[in-house]
Amino acid sequence: MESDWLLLDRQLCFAVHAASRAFDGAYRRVLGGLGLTYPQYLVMLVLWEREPVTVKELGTALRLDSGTLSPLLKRLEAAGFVRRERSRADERSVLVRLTPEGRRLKERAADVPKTIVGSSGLDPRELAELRSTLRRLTATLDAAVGA
Amino acid sequence: MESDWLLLDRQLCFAVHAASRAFDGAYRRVLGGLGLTYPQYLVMLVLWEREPVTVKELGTALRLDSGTLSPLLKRLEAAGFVRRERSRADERSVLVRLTPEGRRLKERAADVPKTIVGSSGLDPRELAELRSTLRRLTATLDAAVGA
DNA sequence: GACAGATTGATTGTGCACAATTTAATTGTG
DNA sequence: CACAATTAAATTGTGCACAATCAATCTGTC
Repeated sequence: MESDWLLLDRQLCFAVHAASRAFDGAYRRVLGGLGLTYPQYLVMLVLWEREPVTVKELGTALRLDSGTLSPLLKRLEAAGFVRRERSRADERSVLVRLTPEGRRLKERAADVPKTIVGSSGLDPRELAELRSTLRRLTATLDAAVGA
Repeated sequence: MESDWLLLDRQLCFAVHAASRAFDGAYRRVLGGLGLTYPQYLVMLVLWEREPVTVKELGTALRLDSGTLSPLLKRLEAAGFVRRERSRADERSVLVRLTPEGRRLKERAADVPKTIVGSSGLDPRELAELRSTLRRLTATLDAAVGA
């Protein structure tokens, strides 16, 4: 029946949109004390794992373009957490590095994951399943759009 | 082990964020021809179901505040899809109604759900399960934040 | 009827997201 | 070597999201 699709779509797009913003809100609350926004935290997570990275690599890892990353990185730099410099090997690229302050922030953010997972109300199995479904959804949607 | 949480959080917050934006992107592409953005489409879905609604009711249904809805509704009004007027019964409230043009748009948007569900790559059972998990996640996160 | 407190929307300021364009640097090809 | 095509960032413009604040209206209580 056609109306099933309509109803499911209506409910699903509400659900995805609302869940994303609820997630943002939960991180916003936890990260506020660190002086980070949620997207800034995502960038820091990448940098805490490997460094330096180019803006391009950050964009690939986070599925974000330079229009989003450029001003965001400037704010992180203004906050003293990262440094940006042109790559000497390829002058087109900009390398992003942590400052000592940015490295120290990792310790202060250590219990963020536990807090968030805890307030999600889902058990590890559900979280893993959700993650897997969302990944598949993202990949398929991106492929359909031709990204 | 602590690092499991860290890893899961890292992967999950990437996944939720990316999935939300991939979803937005898929709708953006489909809705572009109708002159609607994704959040504007969410508002129209509510109006196509019942009308008139107050800004407050829209906010409750979509989990959005007036800071988001006020300018969005002005754009929908400028596009000729809705009309806004102060409620005579309660002068604090603003009633939002469809214009004939807004009602006609419903027909033109009829195959949007099918298109999106189709390009999601998930079967109806998975979609229903995802929707249910996301709802629970949203409710729990909101409760934890005190919304 | 008057006034304190609550409710509804609008506004302001900051930040994220993306499309489209621009600039600079690199690479490939003749 | 020269030059077209490609690539990496930045910029511009539009729109969404939310916190904080404000103005107008309404409600309950005295």
